[in-house]
Amino acid sequence: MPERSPTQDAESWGAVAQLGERNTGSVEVRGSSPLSSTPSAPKATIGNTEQPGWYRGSARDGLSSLTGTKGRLFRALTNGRSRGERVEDSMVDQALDAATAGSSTSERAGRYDAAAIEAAWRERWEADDLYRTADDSDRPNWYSLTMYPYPSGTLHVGHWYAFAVPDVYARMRRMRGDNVLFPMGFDAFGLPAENAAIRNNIHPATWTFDNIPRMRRQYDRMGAMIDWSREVVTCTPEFYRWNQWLFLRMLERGLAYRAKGQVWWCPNDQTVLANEQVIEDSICERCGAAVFKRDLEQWYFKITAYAEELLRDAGGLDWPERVKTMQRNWIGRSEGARLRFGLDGGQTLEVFTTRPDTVWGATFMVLAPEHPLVDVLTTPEQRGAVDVYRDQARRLSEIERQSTDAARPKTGVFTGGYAINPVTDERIPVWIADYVLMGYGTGAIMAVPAHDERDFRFARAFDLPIRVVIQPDGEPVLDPATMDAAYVGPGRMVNSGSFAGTPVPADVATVIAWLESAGRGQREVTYRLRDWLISRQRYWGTPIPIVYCDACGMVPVPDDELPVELPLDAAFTPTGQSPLVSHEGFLRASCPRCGGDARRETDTMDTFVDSSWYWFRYTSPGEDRLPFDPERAKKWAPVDLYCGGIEHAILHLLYARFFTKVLRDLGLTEHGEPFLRLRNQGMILSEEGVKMSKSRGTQVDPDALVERHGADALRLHLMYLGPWDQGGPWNSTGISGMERFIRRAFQVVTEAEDHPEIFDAPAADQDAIRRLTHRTIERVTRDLDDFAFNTMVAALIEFVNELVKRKDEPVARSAAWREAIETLTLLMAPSTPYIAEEMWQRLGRPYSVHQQAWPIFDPALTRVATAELVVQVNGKVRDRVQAAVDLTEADARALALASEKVRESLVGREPVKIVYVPGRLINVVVK
RNA sequence: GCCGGAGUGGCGGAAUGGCAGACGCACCGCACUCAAAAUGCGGCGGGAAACCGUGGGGGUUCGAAUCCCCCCUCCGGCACCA
Repeated sequence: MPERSPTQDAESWGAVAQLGERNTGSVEVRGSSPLSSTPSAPKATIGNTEQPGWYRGSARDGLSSLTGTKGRLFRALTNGRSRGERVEDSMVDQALDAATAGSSTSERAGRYDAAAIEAAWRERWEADDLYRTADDSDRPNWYSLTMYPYPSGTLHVGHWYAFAVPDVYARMRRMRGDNVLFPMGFDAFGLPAENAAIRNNIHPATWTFDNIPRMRRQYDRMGAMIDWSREVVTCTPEFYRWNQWLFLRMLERGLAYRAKGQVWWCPNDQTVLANEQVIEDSICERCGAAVFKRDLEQWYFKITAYAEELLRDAGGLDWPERVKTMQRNWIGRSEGARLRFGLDGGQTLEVFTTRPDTVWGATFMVLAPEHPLVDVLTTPEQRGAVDVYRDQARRLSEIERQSTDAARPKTGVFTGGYAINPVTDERIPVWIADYVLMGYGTGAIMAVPAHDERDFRFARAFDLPIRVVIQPDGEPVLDPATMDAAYVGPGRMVNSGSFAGTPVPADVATVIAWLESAGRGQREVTYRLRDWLISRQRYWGTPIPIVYCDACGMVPVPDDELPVELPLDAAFTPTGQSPLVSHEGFLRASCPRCGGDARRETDTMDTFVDSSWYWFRYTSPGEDRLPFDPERAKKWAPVDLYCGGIEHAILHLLYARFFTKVLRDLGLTEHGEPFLRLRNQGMILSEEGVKMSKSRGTQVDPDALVERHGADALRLHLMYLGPWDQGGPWNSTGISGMERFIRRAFQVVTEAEDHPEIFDAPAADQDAIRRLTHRTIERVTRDLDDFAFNTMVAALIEFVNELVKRKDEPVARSAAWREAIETLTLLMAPSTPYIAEEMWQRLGRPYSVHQQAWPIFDPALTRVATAELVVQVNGKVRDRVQAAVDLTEADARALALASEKVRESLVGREPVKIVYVPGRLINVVVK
């Protein structure tokens, strides 16, 4: 672990930041929109065709002087190569050396040189700042966001899948005329960085700032149109300062608070976790360890204050229904009433129930073992049993307590105390049982065994009275003695005083109104959602800006003393306490209020705080008075399209929605929802169909694939694997098909370049080509709008296949052909940005293809006059005929009956009905 | 247990009431090559055929992968939430 002296602190952030290639977080946005800027002079050398002495001509020419192995290598190197590129004898010799040294010659043969083309254009785009996005443009702003990654070191194909595919869509939007913001940053705080740093025995900061430039280069290689000038790195003080600022604003509003309670503890990560970070079977969402509960005082954000709004607003979002449902389930709204039961000692016991109509049937009560009134209620005779049971319940894990397993019998103990049923005035016994949870409702229930399954089983187990108060219409009268299950369906109230005969659930509201007027309770809505626990006992996160003073108590750090910097010289190995506890320089502070000795809060914030507002920061990354400039944010927020993995359906997306509502209430933004449209990609599995993992060696390395096949081919291959939202197993062979497609497209364009003369070709052929072109525009555009990338690629492939088929016909020298190949280039631009730029230049069109307008199809050209009409008899295909699409039904009928094949299958039977779908089919129905 | 999604050739998938299997991979044949690779051309659900085929069974319809009912399998979420 690197040890630094505290005096180095001031400079150390700068020093660490310089490990990265770029200064993060404070880059000024300059220049105008790339779409409106005048193209600068070409800097790349590709495509300069008139260079004496350089190889010139198509791949098949001029090879006669070279024979044997050397000749073949020459061909391999030049085949499909850009014509401006120098291929000299020395290169051939080099390649020959490489070949004889063992590398396969076949690997390079016949391939267009993706590496050279991609490198040259990447350089050119970077030099021209092609992806710089201005805030102001006469075009409409479109904010396209993809979830930022952890700077874990290297990208895997999953990152590509998540990022390259939305990039295709963003590029299409840009060509369609939008001013597209497509930013990128790094979720740089958190346990992955910290654990990796511990494993590799280097500082998390060093590790993080080493990884970021490497990953940036990988994203650039992918061809993503990222505006890096807006990059956000969350572990920089320039960023996390605003986490602290927002924390203070929330503290002022009562939305941040400190409280003691039962919290989840992960023994592996040595920190507490939020409810959302604990998954099924009490497992840590991050590391997979079994977690348990501890009593600790921690910091919370009051997300429950927005529960109703979070639930309500979800309905209006264009998000996958699945995600919305998951959020609704998580918030878990339930309507009912809070009822008050008097206790023997004069206190009141409150319960929440969704069935206030059954209160007449409440024959006992049950408290959670941790309920504060247990001590008050327990009689001396029951004290021993109650203590034993409480002790036992504490030891049980949450999963055992919540198990619905029928095999697990209900357990519980009588406290000896009694409550008064507020409607029957009966004295009913109060029990404790672990099936009642302290964390939900009031931690106490009224038990109505006749009409609640859990209460029924409890009553049977302990022989407690059961009273029927709801009777289903038209059924035999329910008898508690013979019932073998609770009745939970609709019916009429019985044994319920003046309410007898009231239909429920229809009239439950009347019952609640009466209870309210009688002062016995009131309507209430409860939520399953709990407040967000944000404290973490780990090092690599945002310090919570609080000091504790012996005289003044808890004091917030004033705004002008922010940021409270995370010291770089702390020993950060997890101990179960925040590592900052043992950092004297950090710990000691003077009280902002009285100036006396004080101690800093040493817990850090959950890193989900960073991701709860980071996208606002992209809109003004250098802002130093506020988290972001509200005026600039207004131009972009809310995000038009957000892409990311389904695993964030609850965690990140719920927190981000919560923060946005808080930011709105602080006046920093107007809209209460962060992401208008959400699309989730599926997961890319290994070839064997299991999750890719580094440890099992099932990860696929995109860099090696880019080297072999090019970034364009990898982008296509990922799109082509299947529907993007489904993901699926990786396959390593399919990428060659995409490479073939690219080469064929390139070939069609370069052959046209070799024969630039325009001839009149037969009109019918030109019409056919134009129809194909416009149909392809239609398909590609529609599929992109639908996020159907796989079928979009199929449309491009079909287009190229048809062009290749006809490239030696006269029509290949026609104006229609020229339109076809220019359109093809434009349609390929979002998917294969590199080769499309190369093709565009070969076509002699002005740089850059990415600044061109998206083609628009002419519906008149996509229509066909005649089509193949399927002729069926009783739904079975018997014949196919060419027919005009506007053929009348009578003519179609005549045509069908004239068919030899139809007559054969009719064999004397008379048609009883004819179904005619113009342009599609005709079905002759016989008996 | 409840809610949601899915099940189609050897594989990934396409078609959301109208020709099942577009497109790609793999595979097979042919051409080119001394040979291989690459490339090009052709084939590729089953069956000799009639026909049969979209997880299984039933239904609606002139017509069903697509709509309805029942069942099976897989995946995801929720689950003693009062």
